[in-house]
Amino acid sequence: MGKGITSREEDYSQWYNDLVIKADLAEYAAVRGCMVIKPYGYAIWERMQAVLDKKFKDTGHSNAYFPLFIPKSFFSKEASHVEGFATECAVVTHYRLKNDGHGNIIVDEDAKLEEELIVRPTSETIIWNTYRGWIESYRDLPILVNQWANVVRWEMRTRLFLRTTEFLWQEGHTAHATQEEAIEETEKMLHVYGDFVENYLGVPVIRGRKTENERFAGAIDTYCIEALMQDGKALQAGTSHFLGQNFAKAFDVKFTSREGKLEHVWATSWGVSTRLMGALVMAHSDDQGLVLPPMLAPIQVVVVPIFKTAEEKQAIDTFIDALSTELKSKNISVKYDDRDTQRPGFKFAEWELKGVPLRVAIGARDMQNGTVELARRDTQIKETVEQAGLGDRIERLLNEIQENIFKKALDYRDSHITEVNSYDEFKAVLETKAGFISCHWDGTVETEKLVKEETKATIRCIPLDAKEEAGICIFTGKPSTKRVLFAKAY
RNA sequence: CGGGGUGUAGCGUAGCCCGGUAUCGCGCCACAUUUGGGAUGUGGAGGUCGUAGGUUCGAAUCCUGCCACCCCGACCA
Repeated sequence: MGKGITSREEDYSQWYNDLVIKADLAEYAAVRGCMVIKPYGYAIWERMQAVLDKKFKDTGHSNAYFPLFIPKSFFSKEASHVEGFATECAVVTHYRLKNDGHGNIIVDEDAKLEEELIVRPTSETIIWNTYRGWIESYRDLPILVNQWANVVRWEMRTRLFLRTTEFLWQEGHTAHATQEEAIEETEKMLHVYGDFVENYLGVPVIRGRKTENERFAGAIDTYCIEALMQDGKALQAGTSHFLGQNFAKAFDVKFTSREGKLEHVWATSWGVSTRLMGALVMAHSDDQGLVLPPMLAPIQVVVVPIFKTAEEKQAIDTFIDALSTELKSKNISVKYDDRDTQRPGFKFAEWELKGVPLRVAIGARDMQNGTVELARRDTQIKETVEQAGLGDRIERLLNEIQENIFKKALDYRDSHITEVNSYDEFKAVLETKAGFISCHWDGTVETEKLVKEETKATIRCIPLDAKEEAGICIFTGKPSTKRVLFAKAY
């Protein structure tokens, strides 16, 4: 274990990388751009999975699983979809290796596949090809299916959690009889994501819609939640797409309606990924390490005993046993770190690095006084408190920490939404302050692209709650009816 | 995929120009003293110098190919 991590001021990317590795969340694998998610990091992902999975089921969805490999021909069926993913696909061309006679293992050219298989970058095509066989009548609809899976996108540049070649996610794929119902589903799932990220990750998000330029390949409309990281860059934390009848038409999925007419099915898809882990790290952490919201922390309370003799240790053990039992009955996860191989100071630093929300330190002095020392990770404040009523106090504190972490991120986010009314102002804010910039835009792809070329900033979203307001586009001076949010993004 | 850079112990590095079998710190192991904020001392272990080839009596060092990673750009969740 190293000592501390790079300061955020020095180099944000380096700081982030150090943090992910030193906090024991993940590391790069021996495969280009892929990562190993280590047990501690995976435990957090599992917590996210558990909460999301329940939310999906509560909204009527079921889990299913579809193949990793997708025949190449499926891809070309939806024109804009292929175009969006063509440049980042891993392709399987052979199915066998052989020994070349000189001790080298080579690809057996005789085992060339007739049709190449694409390792899924997303599953719309294979799922809609399957749905064709599942749907005949309006009575078969809606289909509300979610899949937990890994996908591969061969990006040029990778970043732990934010953009790895292979990543874990869930993808929901639903089929509906009407456009209204599909749009309703798209919006419903966006709000499931928004609530989840705010209430569990403690990261405030802006719910909005993507512009045509930033839309998912194959979607009619893309809804998104956008978060702000501590370096002032935006991060797309989740998306929910209204796919219209695009995939139904591409895969010939029709149903007979109540009125006896043959119609194409309406579709949605929505997903969040291990990228959320990156959001969690970049939204809350400090130079001492990770700061985990209690709702997702694998260890919510760590107890560090401080003792010299076996008798002292014995007394502490007895006390902590009772405390652990009480906390567990409150569904609070406790780790009693009574390793005798590390000293207390080391343990303090280590658990801080790993983001444990609350630490209890207890020594012979405390046992005499009937106290313990409580240290909050979020504020770094330590206080000595009575042992009596400790369980209830911890429970209250965890809730308070969860709220405080969210509030701190919210304050930061809100103070980094800047309204501007001219292009000069726009560029100045990007340079000096970053964050979201709220301004008028003429609604054209051309303008968005020109702004991106000049400033690297893109339209993160058109907020759902944007109010109608007459204005002029900061770039072209053409009329506009509402403000959009620009930012540099990950 | 374009431009730049770097590969030496688990991590961070010196050595490379000027060729002679690898330096230092952290970490690791043992023992002792320690234990309320990342302990100290003594001793010890750990290396295909990214990889393949070439030059040479001899290569971490010189030459060539390849690979990986990092940064910037383009691409993107």
